[in-house]
Amino acid sequence: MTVIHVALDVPVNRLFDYLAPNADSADIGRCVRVPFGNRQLSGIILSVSNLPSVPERKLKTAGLIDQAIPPLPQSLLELFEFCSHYYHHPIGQVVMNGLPALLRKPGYTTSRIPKQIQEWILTDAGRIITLSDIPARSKTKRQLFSLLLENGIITADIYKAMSPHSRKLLHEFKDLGWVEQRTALPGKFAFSTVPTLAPTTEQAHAIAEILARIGTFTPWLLHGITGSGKTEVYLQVAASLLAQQKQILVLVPEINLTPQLEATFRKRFPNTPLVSLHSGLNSSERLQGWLQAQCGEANIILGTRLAIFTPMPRPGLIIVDEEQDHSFKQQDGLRYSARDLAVYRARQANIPIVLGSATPSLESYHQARIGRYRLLQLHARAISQAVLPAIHCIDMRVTPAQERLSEPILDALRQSLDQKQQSLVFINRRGYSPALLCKSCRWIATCKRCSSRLVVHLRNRQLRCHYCGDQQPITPACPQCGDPDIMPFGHGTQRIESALIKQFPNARILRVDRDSIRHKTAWQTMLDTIHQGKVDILVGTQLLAKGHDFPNLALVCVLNADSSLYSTDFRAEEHLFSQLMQVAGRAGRAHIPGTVLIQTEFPQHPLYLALIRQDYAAYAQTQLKERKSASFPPFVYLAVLRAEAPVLAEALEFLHQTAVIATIAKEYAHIQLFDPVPATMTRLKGLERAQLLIQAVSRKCLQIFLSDWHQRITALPARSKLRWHLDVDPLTL
DNA sequence: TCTTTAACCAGA
DNA sequence: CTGGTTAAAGAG
Repeated sequence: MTVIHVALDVPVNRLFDYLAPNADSADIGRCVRVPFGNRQLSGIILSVSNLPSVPERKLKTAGLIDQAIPPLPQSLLELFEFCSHYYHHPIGQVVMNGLPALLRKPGYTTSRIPKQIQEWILTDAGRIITLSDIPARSKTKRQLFSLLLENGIITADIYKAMSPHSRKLLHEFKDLGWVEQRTALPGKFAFSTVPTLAPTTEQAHAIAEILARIGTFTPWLLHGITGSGKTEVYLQVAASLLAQQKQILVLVPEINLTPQLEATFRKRFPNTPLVSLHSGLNSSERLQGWLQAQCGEANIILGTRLAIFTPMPRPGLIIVDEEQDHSFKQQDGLRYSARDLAVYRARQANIPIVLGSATPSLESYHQARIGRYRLLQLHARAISQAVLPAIHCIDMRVTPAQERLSEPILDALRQSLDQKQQSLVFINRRGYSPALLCKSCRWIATCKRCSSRLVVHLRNRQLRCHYCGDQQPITPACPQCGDPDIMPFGHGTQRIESALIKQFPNARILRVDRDSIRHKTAWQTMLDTIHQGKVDILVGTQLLAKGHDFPNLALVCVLNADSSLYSTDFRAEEHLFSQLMQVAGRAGRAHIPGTVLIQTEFPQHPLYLALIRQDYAAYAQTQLKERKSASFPPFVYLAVLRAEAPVLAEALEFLHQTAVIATIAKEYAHIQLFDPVPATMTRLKGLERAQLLIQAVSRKCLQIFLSDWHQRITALPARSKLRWHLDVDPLTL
């Protein structure tokens, strides 16, 4: 009797056994279709044996085993198992979370996988065409073709990000014989790279160091200030491994960053098959890319956190760019950290991993200081003429301001305008104003379902909750006292935008935040507008801070940095420092000296003093000292048990009960449990939430305790309307 | 999670 | 007795 043990997408942490007379160990890692209850599911075979774990009569017979797709490699299955244990998440859901959605659909086989046209290549005939052959008024057409001329190739996600019409335009080019479609990528490729500028001494050193330890598990922390050319290090190390036909995995924090990085890699390695994987792809594109990685056709895999689960037969290098970014941690379902899993995978595959950042997470920096990671530093900007921006604080206790804009900032903006240079006004708050206030009775508009204030959006005269997305029209009068004198209170991007328009009526001002780039192609269009120099003043949120080069940007103004200075979250300061370093790094990248002005009420705060000196190391050291004395990560290990229920008391009561059963769990003596407390945002989407913090001196203690405790909590009688989850290594408390 | 089944209650 | 809602149990 042959029994297969199958991982299924159900929230129970166990495998399900099926009879499969023809299966053998070669089927481990294959996709199988099985009956489950009265429905059909597809799952992954994790093992094959002749010992069912339930009485034989309960066994059903498995359906078709998909032979068309090669089985998942053992290493990936191990990663899934590790994930399930470490994050205390059902194995089946871990496995299914890591696979493209189409593979989860029952009965889906490669025979039905659409052979999608992915790439368009410039033909010899196209190469002799110049932009002047295209009418000037066909803007997108020109844009598209100039990209083709530059790179010789254009891929689906790049042209799709550009304009919805680009597909049609590419077909026009094809009819003219300028481009060809490429359906499948070649299995073997002739490696080549285009000539590059010589690396700086520091870059060369970093590259040599990494290359010297290729083929062994070596975690590198590449600490390079903004503009120091970390990407060049990635590229040159990658070049060496690609030449050996190895696969490279590159993780970036956000989808927005993939097109730019993809273009960079394409340009450097024109013949190397590359796929990008992120949640912005449709399901067949995602499957296509995943399959190319899994069968070894794609040699560069570039993506967001989900790409960490991509099977690779010949892994050679993993790169995690902006490793400190919180986006690498999934905030729901399987709460994994792609950065941490990347280190696991590198160890497993015995290959180097490069964690890159201008402001490394304190966790990684600490690892480097104690010698577990190797530290590489880039202190100088890669373009020799480029100097670091000068950073100044403006003391808002003594400086007058109108509409949150102080005189020095208005002066600097004016000057920048005169010199025809771009400026960036950074305010990390969307909307017109973060609150609506009644002047006579002090009533403030709050969300019905969340403990949050409603944000005023003047454009469509709406009040919006930024936590649950709920919208309602602005009330004409105070609902509490009837006074019509209700006022927007505080400043968001939209309000600053209108204030700037008033101040600088002739300036071209562009607002960039999640509201303004809601439409699919808006982001790319805005980037182009900025690059073409058609913008004088940019107003925006952190979207603008991340990883984009604005060559003509000379001035950065930060308006409301203080808000997270004295936060209850012990990571808020680290986050602010990193964010300000990033946004400051936007100024003066190429040949223009940059200026950064920060409005603050606390100009003497150590964070700003360190920021002015742009001294990450010193700041990190003092932060680490504080973390150590306060017993915070990276010196202790944390987990959070969160519960949500219609009323707070129920959630708290549940957590109290789990605390009681914790005392009989294994390793309890080495664990510290804190009192259950209401969550920072207590009400969210109509539910009230509480949490319980667990602290341990070692990962091992924490894990032993959590496994035991988690089981006990699961065994507790279920309560209706109460949901709970464990978050291991949480980033926000 | 999804689905089935049992349990409960109101109303006729 | 019926219809409807709700809670608990089980899935191989």
